[in-house]
Amino acid sequence: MAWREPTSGGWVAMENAVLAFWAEHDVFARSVRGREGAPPYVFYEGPPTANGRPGSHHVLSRVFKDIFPRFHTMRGRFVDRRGGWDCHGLPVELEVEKQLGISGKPEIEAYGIAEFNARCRDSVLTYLNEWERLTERIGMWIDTDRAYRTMDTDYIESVWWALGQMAEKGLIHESDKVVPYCPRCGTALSSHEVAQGYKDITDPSVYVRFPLTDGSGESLLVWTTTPWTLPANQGAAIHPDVIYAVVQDGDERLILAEPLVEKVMGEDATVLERRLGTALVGAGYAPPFPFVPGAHRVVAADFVTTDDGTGIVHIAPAFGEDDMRVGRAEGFDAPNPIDREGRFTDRVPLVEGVFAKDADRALIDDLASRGLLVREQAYEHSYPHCWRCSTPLLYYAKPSWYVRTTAVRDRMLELNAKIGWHPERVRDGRFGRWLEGNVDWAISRERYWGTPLPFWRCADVGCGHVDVLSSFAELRERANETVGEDLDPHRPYVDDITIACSACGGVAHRVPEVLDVWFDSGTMPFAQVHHPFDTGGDMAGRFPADFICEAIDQTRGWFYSLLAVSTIVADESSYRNVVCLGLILDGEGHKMSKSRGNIIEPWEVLDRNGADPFRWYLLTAQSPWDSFRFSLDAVDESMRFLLTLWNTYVFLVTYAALPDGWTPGVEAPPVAERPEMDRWILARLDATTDLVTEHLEAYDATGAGRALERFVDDLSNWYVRLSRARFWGGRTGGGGEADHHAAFATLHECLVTVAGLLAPFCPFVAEEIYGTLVAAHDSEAPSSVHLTDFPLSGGRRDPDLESAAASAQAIVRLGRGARAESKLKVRQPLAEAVVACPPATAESVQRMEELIKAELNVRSLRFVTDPGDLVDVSLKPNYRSLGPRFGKSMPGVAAAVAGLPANETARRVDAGEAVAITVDGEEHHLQPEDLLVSAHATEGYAVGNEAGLAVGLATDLTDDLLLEGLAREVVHAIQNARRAADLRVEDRIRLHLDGSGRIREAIDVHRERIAADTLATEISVGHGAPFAPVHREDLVVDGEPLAILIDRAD
RNA sequence: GGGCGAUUAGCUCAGUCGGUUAGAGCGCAUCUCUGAUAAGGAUGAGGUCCCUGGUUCGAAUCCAGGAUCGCCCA
Repeated sequence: MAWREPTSGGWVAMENAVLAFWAEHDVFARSVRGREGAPPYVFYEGPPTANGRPGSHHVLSRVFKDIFPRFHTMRGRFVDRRGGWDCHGLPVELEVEKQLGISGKPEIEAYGIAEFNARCRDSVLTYLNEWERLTERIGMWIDTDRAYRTMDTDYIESVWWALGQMAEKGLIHESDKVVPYCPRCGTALSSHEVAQGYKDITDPSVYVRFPLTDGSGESLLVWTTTPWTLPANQGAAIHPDVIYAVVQDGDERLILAEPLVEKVMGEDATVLERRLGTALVGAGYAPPFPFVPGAHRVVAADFVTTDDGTGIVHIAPAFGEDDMRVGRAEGFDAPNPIDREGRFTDRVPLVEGVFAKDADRALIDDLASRGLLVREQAYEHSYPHCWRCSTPLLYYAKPSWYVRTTAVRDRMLELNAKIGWHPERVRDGRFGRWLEGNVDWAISRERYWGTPLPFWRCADVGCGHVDVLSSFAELRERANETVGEDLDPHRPYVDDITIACSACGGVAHRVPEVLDVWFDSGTMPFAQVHHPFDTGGDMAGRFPADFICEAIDQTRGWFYSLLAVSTIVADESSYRNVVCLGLILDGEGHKMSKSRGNIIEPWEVLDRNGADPFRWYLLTAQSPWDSFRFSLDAVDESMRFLLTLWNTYVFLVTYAALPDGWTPGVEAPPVAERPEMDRWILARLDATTDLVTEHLEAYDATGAGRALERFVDDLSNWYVRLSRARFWGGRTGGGGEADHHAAFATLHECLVTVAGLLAPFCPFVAEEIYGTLVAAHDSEAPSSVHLTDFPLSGGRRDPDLESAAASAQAIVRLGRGARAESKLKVRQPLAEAVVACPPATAESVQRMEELIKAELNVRSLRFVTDPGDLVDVSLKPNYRSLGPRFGKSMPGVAAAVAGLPANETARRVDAGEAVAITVDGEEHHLQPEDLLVSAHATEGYAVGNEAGLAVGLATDLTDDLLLEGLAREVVHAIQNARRAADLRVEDRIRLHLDGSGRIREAIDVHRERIAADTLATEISVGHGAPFAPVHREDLVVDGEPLAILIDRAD
């Protein structure tokens, strides 16, 4: 029988062989092409930035991005999946700055934007090769040759188109807003960037006196943690409904919120007077610093709280969002004495040229010297820093470009409601709340390496009209200069192009900003296909995505930008289902970080265990949205499943390849005529196929994986173990040729189906198994499992058989426990096992009698269902059915049930009769399902029991049983000798035995059994062997001496 | 400071609608098998279901408060 040998050399070698096979036969491309014309299943790759090395967390997302497209391909969908790379952005610029040894915008501009951007272009794909290598090695199938790149000219044109669409809808605007600003990078940061840089730091917090100018001698007491904003003070805000107290403090009278008096001034503070907040409004005060003019009066504002501080808030409109809003309402100016690099300008001579936060000290000292400082306190709080360069951010007012996402907020919420979130809670939780609190999206960045904003502003100050361009064709048409076909739309080239203002005909220049990179990636559904330029507007079959998958931190990143862009542009969500993944932590639950030195490099796992074990771990170890406690040990552990499967596979091939083995295509009896064991495992196979399919349809890889694990365990530990003899060949298996073939056909089908079910999870081993079991035998069959259809169940479910087998498994387990308890090893046959159980169970499990007898090594099996000598029954109320009916009376029901005659009641339950009980003087009838009957064997038997099932073993040993036990000991010893003699499993032997009289008696009685079990063609007994042995052993068995001499039989 | 999630055996994790003996795998101990050796099997020990209070006939599960860890936000 010609069988391809299982790939040897270890798991990694096997995977490498599969990789070579895929490459040679172009399997991925064929798997996609083969479904052309079928209904598409759309997947979007959230573009990683190839500016860094891929880590284990990237393997997690790439594996999940792989399994569902593979699954749906096998389910018959056309799944064209393109890779993508996020190319623009500050990280790239920072990397280049580092390479060039320069820092900051002035140095970049001195270096030259053209050259700088060229360097960025070179740098962005530094690790592309490594990404592609890892992607291939982990078996992630995605088309990297056609990967979209956000820096490509076509891509940028689509992004311009999207911006144009938004402008047409009136959703683009420029506005002076207070934004978090990094003075080192010279740019405002988006909220998701800010989020990444919070650090706990200690700042000076000061309580400052603002003397009222009404001659009362009273002062407002104001608290702030940003003393550097005080020179720009324009007003002081109070809450109109809060009671304010006037407190004596030495010579001074201070005003602060009454609820905060004790906290700020101490318990002894003397309150002189109380006033409602509204009474303070309009009062003028002397500003803390004289440098910047302003209104300097008290205003009312709702955002003022009495949680901390003094209940009086210093207002500097240039430095806070709330401040800006109040200032606008009150007609304040928004003076900003800080320059773009974060330093004080000459408007504040005291600290001119000093970085804002570094000026705190000097400003506080100055306040103190003028007697305005009431108290200074170190204040520890979490403060945002630039996520790349760690510079503390300054909140300050500057003009930015915005997408008015607030205009589509409600629509985004509606669309979000229809997205299939995994886990579901994200929809209304993290993501939903984020959408509810949506603010306009600040899309401009004052940087260099990014998609340039296609906004041209008229140079005529009086006009100032802004034109938004939507395509390069429009640019060429309207440009005052000649724009070549080889246009690089990046800075600085695009900056040199001017157009004619559509309003006044004047010269318009491009605004200097580039685009937030999240807008780049959020536009990816359109830009990756150069929509609408190449698609002509038709996105059918490409939009929206059926599935995307990223880590949970993308809720405010890509998940948001995708939804925001497509809601405005297409009035639809760009994704239907999304799987959110958790973080990868180390084995101790700490975040993996370079500084902690606890990073596990993906290649370490891949070289040690292989990709399939890595994948299986990530896909099935736990709910993927929880954090992973990842360690090499964890992967080793999850490898067990794959090794069990591998063993089963090797078992099949080993025996099938023997001379009296089997090959696919050899006729086997129809399933209905195969032994019960075969029909059982095939029923389980069908059940498993349905379960795996359902779970994968629901994006539940973990659930699908568990079903597969349970099946492979049943296959290996029940089906194969109990059917081994049937694989041994017509001569020794004993079941005849048909039975022999049935066993092979059954196991073969199970493994082939498992290979199909497992293919999306572990594509390598699935390919190996399929290749050996199917492709190598059938030239008509697809050459790869990944080109086949996902398995369908065969309608062979058999609930009776499945539950009988489950009962049989329980009986065997209990029986073994009983043996262990009474120290009777399984080799020693026993006369009888008694199973005590309800009649229904007995009836159902009867068909498994032979199996149970063999497993327990007993000569007979008896079911006891009638309460009697061997069985005690006990009754319990079924709380699940009775609880809702009786509620509070349940304790009474339990008492009444306990009072029933157990044996008699059990009989009536078995007979399906109702039973009457009296609770609180009222009679009720209980149906059979309302009572749980459990049986326990007792009397002189070794007993194990659980959940209404009990198994007893007769422990008396007759001479007959002892002799058989001894014979099995002899077999056991011979098998060990065979191994020691290095015989192959199928080698026939000549056997000579010698030993005590007792041993000889056992051999004599069980001679044929011994011969059959040890593949002995002849057995001789006594002194002097009739052959020269290749192996001899002398040992003592059960206290009896035994000599074993073995020779090969030709 | 706010929101979300987690907390179950030594470890990693399941646990459905609230239902009465809380499970699996690993590890450990004991045993077993050897015609699956990258092996396989059985049994056992091991639990304050984070804590406190509440709802309920009944809580790992629902509610409130708290603790610890993590994430997101400010």
